[in-house]
Amino acid sequence: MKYLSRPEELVLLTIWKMKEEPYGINIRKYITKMTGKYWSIGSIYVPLDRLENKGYLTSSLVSPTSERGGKSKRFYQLTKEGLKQLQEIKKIYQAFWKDLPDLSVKKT
Amino acid sequence: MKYLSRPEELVLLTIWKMKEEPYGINIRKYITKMTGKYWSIGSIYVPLDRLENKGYLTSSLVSPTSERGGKSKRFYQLTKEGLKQLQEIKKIYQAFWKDLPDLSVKKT
DNA sequence: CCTATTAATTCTATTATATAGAATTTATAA
DNA sequence: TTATAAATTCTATATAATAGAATTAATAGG
Repeated sequence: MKYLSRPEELVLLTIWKMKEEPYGINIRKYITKMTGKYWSIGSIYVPLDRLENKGYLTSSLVSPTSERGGKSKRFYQLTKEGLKQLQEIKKIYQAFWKDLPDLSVKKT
Repeated sequence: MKYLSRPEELVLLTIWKMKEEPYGINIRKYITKMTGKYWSIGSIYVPLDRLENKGYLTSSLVSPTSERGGKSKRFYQLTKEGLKQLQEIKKIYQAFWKDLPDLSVKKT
């Protein structure tokens, strides 16, 4: 893709905004809440993976706290490059969406 | 995709904004200018096609004016459904991008 | 201590989309 | 009647979306 795809964009933005622990399950929860749509496990983890491979994210496993058991969480953080991508699509977005005829009215 | 993909978004927005003749070549020209990136022929026409199949666009061939020869242009127009999709991603976009920590500063 | 349960991630397959550019079509000019 | 130009259509390959099963690793309870 020339730019971040939509799922990549949402994942990155979520990590950037997130105050609570930025790991897969939480990210999925947030995106689900915000969009009101179902997001499969894969539809979160696959982009996470790709974004990390591209250098837009880094991650590290955190040692488990003493809640009920479970695998370690993997926390994500944006890299400088990831931020740059967000800036880029923000710029594109603004250029395309500004001066838009009102979307609530059908053009005739 | 749950939402319009990025190329679909740009194509639809371009058609919605365009004052001049909304046909493939012009759409490509506009998107190229706005993004400053190369867009192949296919990267415009393939989404156009798909958007029409999904019912977000309609099109019709226009009878050629007497310029230098060439195949007829196909003019595109947004449908109500296409507009609805734009409204939907606008809503998503706004929700995700508002209250964003400043993108120009690296979070520490 | 060993087993059930839970939380989370990793893996993998399938479908859909992105992207490039060659081929084709159709018109006019010479 | 052929060369040239403008535009679209077609098609192949690479990449991304999406779903969910499998796996891993931790703790609680007997």
